[in-house]
Amino acid sequence: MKDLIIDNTPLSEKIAETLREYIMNGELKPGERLTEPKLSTMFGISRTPIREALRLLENEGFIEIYPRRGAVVSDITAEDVDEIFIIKTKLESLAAELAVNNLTEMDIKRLEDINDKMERYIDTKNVVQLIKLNAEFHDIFIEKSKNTRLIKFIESLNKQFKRVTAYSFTEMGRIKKVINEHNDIIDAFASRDAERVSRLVEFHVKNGWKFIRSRIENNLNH
Amino acid sequence: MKDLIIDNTPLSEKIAETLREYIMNGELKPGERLTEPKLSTMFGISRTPIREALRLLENEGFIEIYPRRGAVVSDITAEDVDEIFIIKTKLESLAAELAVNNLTEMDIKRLEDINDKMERYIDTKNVVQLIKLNAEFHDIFIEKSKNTRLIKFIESLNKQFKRVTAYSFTEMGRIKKVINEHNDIIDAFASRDAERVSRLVEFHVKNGWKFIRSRIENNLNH
DNA sequence: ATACGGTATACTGTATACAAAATACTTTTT
DNA sequence: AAAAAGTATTTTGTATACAGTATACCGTAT
Repeated sequence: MKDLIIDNTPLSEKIAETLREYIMNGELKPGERLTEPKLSTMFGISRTPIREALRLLENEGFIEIYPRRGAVVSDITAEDVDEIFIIKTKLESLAAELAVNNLTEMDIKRLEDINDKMERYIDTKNVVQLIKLNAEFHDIFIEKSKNTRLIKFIESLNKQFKRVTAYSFTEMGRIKKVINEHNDIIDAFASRDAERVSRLVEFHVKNGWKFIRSRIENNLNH
Repeated sequence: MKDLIIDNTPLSEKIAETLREYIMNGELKPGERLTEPKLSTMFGISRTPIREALRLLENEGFIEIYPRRGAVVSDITAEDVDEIFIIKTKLESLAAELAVNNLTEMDIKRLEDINDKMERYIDTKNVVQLIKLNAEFHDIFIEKSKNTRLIKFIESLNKQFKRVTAYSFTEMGRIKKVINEHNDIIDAFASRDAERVSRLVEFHVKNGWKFIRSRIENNLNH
């Protein structure tokens, strides 16, 4: 009960969170320097939590820290997107494969519900909601892989290009395909066919990759 | 030149390195508490770099930090080994697949040389040297995947159970198989057969896994 | 003897302080 | 005017200080 009222999260994490937001939505641009004194006065706190926040962000790939030189917002190039996606493809299909026997009937029902909801949202063109639902869908089987390290790796990859994945949901044609691919995946889960699940998820993620890749190629300035 | 003489690495990293060693060789045992004041006086430095070192080690999986409670050396259970290996299998085979077209003839020659060297070391039973050569072998194609994130992930996984992999090289029967599997992999690299390389590396890593798993099951106290 | 409660101690989280190094700026020289 | 050198300023890395919380210890009650 108390936990809900008293906020015990360390300052470092709160700072990391807001900086992460700033980087993701572009308020902090690639190449920009993040000096500790500036952030310190900006947030009205001491440098110690700032430093720890910067270490966190470095680990997540949002910034680069050069010893005795300071921190700089990292850039994301099309090559980075390729790097990330080729790993994501393998890890997410692995997660799905592992999840096959851990998913309850209720989990599968939830997958169906989410996908139905997405279908209904198509016409509203509510991109934010669609992105959220899609993430929910994937998170269900990733979580159910029950491999904590795998979950962390995938999370880490996803964080790194939230700034980029939004592209997937800007075109209605792609969304419809996403929903169809989701339905195939649900079907494979329902029949507990690990091999097919793995193959379909790999296919699904790769399709997202191709789509984003084609969208990005001319849009990203680096 | 100066760089070679003057050591500019931050204290935090040096501390992290020595603590990592202690954990890996068992001087610091799972469950043991790492309090900042103790480490501070132990190393004769202030708490600030100690804290940063602990964050690093947390990220590498060597310790767990509980907010307002402190740090504890993490345990490695047989389940952790499984978690790690199932990811390692996928990522290392992916790395090999990506490396196929990046490896130069000289790289392949180096792989052969290392494997020959391993063969010659079998009789000496120099386990330390064999472990090192094996790591060198794998590092060559991992590095040549040219996917920085993939390289970092694999490194991170490997670090986490250096305390465990030593098992692989305690039995001569396994070593001979390792060398044979390496030879097959080299052959596939030489013929630039990505699909075969991937399959063989997956097989190779899985075999190591099975071996270690059988060794560990009764030895690890948790 | 065991469970409970209160006090003392130790530890983490955050702030501040200082030295050494890196960067920015100014002046001088060619 | 451009390059070089020297100086001033900023910034990182590390140390120290302090407040609030968690842990450990001890006595008391059941």
